[in-house]
Amino acid sequence: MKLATWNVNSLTVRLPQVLAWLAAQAEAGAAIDVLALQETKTTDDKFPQAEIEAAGYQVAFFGQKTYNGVALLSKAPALDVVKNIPGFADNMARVISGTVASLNGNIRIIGAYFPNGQAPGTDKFEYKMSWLRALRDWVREELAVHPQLVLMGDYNVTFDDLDVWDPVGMHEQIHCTTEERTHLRALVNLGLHDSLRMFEQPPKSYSWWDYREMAFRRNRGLRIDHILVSEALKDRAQSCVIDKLPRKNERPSDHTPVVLTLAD
DNA sequence: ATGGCCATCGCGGATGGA
Repeated sequence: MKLATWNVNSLTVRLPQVLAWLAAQAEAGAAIDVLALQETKTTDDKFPQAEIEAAGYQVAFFGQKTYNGVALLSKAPALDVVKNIPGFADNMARVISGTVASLNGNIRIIGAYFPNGQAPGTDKFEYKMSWLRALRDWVREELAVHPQLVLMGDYNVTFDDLDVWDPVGMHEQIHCTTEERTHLRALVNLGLHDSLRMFEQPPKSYSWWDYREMAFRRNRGLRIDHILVSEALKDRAQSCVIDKLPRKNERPSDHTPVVLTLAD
């Protein structure tokens, strides 16, 4: 079973790349079973549902105009879909969750687009901290109900300096502050595992590169897209990789997919 | 020394991203 997350930075622009990537994955061996998308940047009435269904996927989506927007594509239907964090009032479309069946029981999937946070000391940073607290309180409850749980998406937070191309230059900068990393660590301490680090990775593995300064070619990036798995799923994880190929496309997203393979 | 890109909205240039 393969699960993936990808911040597409506009699904309107990137839909052909998403469909081509899904087809290539299937061609290469095993099809993606669940794909969480972030920054679809489209309202639900304009969401390309028919095109995605024609490609053999069910889809649940939750968007808004211009900003944010998330979706869950899945081979099997996602059940009990929930949008955003229950009890946390938010006018931004950032989270979509659903339950998918696997041969070893149901898996609760949470796809999330964490706030950017702009810079420490700003209102947006405070919003990010409130959002992270609310997410953690909710995920704690979700884990109690759904032992098999995956939390994946664009976290907009690095775990540590291994996730940063320039740790000195980015010291205590947005995505790299102690405060953000403390929140991420607290999330992990609920009983989640950073699936990428469960496996040997190439040095300087990143999931996002700035469009400017030829950052991708120079591998000046950040690892801010993560797949966290619950304790009950940990032993089923067989591999986790960052697929850099889509970042080489014409008109790429600035993020590239992260792919987790679970034993069936 | 600074900013250098891209998407959106909408038709110029501001805003947000990270």
